Amino acid sequence: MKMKPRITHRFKVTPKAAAKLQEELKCRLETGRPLEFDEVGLVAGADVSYLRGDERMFAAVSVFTYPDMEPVESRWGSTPVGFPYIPGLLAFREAPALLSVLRRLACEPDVILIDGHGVAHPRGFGIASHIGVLLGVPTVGVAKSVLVGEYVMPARRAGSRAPLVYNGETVGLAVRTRDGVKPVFVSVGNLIDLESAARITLSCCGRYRQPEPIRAAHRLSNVARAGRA
DNA sequence: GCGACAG
DNA sequence: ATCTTGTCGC
Repeated sequence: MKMKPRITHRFKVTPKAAAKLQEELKCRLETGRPLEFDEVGLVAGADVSYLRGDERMFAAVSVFTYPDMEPVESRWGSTPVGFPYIPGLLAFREAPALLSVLRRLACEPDVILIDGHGVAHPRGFGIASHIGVLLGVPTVGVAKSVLVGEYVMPARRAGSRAPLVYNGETVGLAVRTRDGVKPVFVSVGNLIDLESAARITLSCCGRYRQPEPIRAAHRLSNVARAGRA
């Protein structure tokens, strides 16, 4: 039984309509749910890469066993770019490609780590939340930079965190995944709580800043692009 | 109007 | 995201 979107909608819409869709879909969000780590056996990572003058984007997903982090499945695919990059509307650009690849997965990840934000978003509905709602699967947003909110630099040691606050609310955490590296910004996507999101992210990190599943997906999307398939 | 702004 | 050489640090 593969993952199928339980909710579908058009992605080729006006920016105005896109923002409205986010406001509507936000009602289906289920945050604050502790992740049952004992039942997590598969963790996936997802990312997208582009080719300058090409109309296509290359999405990739890599799945690892948890907590052993052994690779079990990878998938990638190219999709025509159908929406421009607009801060706050990233999902309308990349989600179509990611969903296309995710549904071709033979296995069903228990949680998906996505390159981008979850609720740490202007309307509380970033790409990680969007994909999490459409698929009904726990998701976590792991971004390399801030979209909204403020934070104080966390301690230098791996594992240190500092709240990312937006409109007086803690919408995410600046997490130091390795000693001395720049922090990544973790936020809830869907069907998970912030503490679990931070824990799963940290426990998936090897010797690099980004959690292993996302790194693998990032590399795979780059390989796919290089092959221009 | 000005600056900020995931990938 | 992508375009790019050298360069600082472990």
